Amino acid sequence: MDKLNTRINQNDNYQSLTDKLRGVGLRATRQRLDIGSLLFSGKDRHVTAESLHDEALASGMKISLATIYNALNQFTDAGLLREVLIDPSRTYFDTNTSSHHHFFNIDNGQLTDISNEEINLPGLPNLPEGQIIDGVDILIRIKPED
Amino acid sequence: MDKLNTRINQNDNYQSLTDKLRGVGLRATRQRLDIGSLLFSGKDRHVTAESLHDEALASGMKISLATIYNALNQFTDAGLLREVLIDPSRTYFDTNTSSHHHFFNIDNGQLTDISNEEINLPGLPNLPEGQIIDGVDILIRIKPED
DNA sequence: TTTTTGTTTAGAATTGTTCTAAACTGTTGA
DNA sequence: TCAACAGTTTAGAACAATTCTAAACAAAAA
Repeated sequence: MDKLNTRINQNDNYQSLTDKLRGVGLRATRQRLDIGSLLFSGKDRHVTAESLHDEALASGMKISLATIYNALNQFTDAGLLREVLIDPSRTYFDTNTSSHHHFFNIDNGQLTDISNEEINLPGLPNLPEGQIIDGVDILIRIKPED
Repeated sequence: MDKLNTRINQNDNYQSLTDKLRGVGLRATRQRLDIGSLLFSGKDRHVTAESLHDEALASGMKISLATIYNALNQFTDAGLLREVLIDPSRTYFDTNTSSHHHFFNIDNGQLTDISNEEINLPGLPNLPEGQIIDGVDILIRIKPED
């Protein structure tokens, strides 16, 4: 398969991504499409700016770390990603934007989703007067037995 | 009340703090006693290194920011404080080390405790094979109505 | 096209936090 | 009581994650 065909196929594959970006008011630039192809290709993912940058470079994409930061923040503002609170020293982004929670394995740093159905939070406490809920984050830190 | 008396009273007040620090294997230095007097004087508190440093300076204490960081980390390692996940850009410490959770007012940054009794988490999800729980963090982000 | 507006980039700047090494202080034991 | 030791504090340097800047560039509109 030659270079031209590869590019055509690539463009085909990027069509739905292009729509997705336009849908939230972002131009479908090559860099955003590249990043999007890593993030939104089926399975849910948890990334940091640095991990995604490494992955992009390893896939032969040409993209700066600043652009990764820009894109992750823009995607988050647009509701395509969600920030997850894990570690005060770096920011994690989750491609699963639905209401759900996380296991964080403190031993190896692995982050796993917990669907809303798997967890019960029936008795929400009384909210302070005049306040409403913006969101709920539950993080269950786990570690190996013994 | 003169300077000497103030100092004597101060020392009296610091006696239980001295015990507390020695109890966890830390020397009762002036700086740790000063910080401790701000943190452990009754009501539960949520601080950052910077907020506590500002407060210490405002109270006329002579203490460097590095020492605040050292002390907060040592107190946390010793179980006298707890880290709270709020904001990936800075670390919050909580003087309430018992199992509990938080409201975070995204409007004004205010953090409020939720006691374990006020919240129900009856149906914990199945843990990954061979893993046990290290801790659970629940953060409820709230904001003003309308 | 051409123009306009938004985007990317390298590198500088900023911010929160930790490190370094020298001065200092609490504690211990004679 | 005090010298000696070990732990502590500090200013400032170093570091790491993130944002900013402003110039080059590319997508969309005209």
